[in-house]
Amino acid sequence: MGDEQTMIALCDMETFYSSVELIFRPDIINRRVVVLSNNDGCIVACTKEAKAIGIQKFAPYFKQKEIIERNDVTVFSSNYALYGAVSMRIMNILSEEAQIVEIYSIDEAFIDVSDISSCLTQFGHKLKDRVWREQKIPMGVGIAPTKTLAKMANKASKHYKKANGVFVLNNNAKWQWLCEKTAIADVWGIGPRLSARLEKEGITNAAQLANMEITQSRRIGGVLLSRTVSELNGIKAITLNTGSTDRQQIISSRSFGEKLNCISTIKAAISTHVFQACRKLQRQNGVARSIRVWIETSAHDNFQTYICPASSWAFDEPVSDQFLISSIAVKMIDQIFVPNRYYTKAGISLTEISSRANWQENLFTKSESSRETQDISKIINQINRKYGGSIVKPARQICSKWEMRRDLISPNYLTKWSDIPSVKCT
DNA sequence: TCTGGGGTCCTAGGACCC
DNA sequence: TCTGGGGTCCTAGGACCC
Repeated sequence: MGDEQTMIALCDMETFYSSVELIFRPDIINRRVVVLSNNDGCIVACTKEAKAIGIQKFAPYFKQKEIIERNDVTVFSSNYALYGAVSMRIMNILSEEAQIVEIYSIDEAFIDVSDISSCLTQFGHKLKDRVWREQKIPMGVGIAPTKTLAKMANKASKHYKKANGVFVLNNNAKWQWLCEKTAIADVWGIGPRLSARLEKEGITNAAQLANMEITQSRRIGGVLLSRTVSELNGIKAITLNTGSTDRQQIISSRSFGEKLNCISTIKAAISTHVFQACRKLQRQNGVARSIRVWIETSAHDNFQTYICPASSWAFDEPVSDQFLISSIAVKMIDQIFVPNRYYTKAGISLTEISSRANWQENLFTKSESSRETQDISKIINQINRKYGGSIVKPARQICSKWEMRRDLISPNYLTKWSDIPSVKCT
């Protein structure tokens, strides 16, 4: 099973969004609850009670409306301010318990547990119990020598009742047993395409994939699959990414609340996306060398008429200033906009990102991101971070048309004074 | 009535040049 | 007039994840 000196734990919250909603709604505990994605488009989380009646994750909401209404299912729009606040509290707990923590997503964290001297199963239960006691969120813990195996162990922690939420993969017998039990499609990094391809080759479970020659895996699925094969054998190929991970590319895109054919409204949406992306860019102290802007019509309506006009632009020098980037992005919309079409989505991506510390100013051009505009952007970002996105560039006029639908959103229990729950003392 | 998420990384293949 | 090799750069699209 490879190097057993280092061990990684994956802590994963169970049906996180719906679990968060339940914290503040004890009246619907053990009931059928689902949470929708942005724009109330798809179902992205559902309690096991909702799953049991056949509700599917990532399927469109409107297609499941009938079963939802017939079964008295409680539905919430996504409340990211709330989920983010609870997530931060949980991540703080994990950081108190371990030295090295990688926050992988809003509801998952990898932890280096190599230096834990006590029994790892006990340690896993300690984490799980503390998160439950302090935040009332159920969590599963999987512990193994690599990230891919930790993912697998985590699934086992929830699947096997005997594990009681904690599964440690620390010997060959367990490894062999779990790999044989794990279907190929359930391995982290193997999606529907790859699993279909591998099944054709006669590989149906993780144990068989682990035995594949690296060169063959490389041929079938590129570097990513070859890494997965190494990881399954206990050889680290995906490192623990602690601290802030610097993105090579930052995307902000979103579906509109309703179909749009008005160019000025689309421009307002684009300038919001620039604003979002720049915030992330500045957080990693990065600068971008180029931008890509696109708009698209619905791919579901009629594939024949689907269009996705896009355009890229390279800046003279790497930039991070939202005013500068947004003025260019808006001009790009003029170039790509095809009139008399209804658009459903728009987005931008900042690419060729590097660290601000590593670039040198161009000797011959006036620095585009002059100190002055940079300072303004920074101050606006600071204010918005503190008080929510309330200060915006004039081009970002408030317009309900492109803003997403969130008809069923819960209160901001943790981040808004007027929404904080009150307790009646009798 | 209509309605279908968002983000990241990798790479095959096109465009261009010598 | 038409065709040819091989290298580099770039990007749209593929695949995956939550």
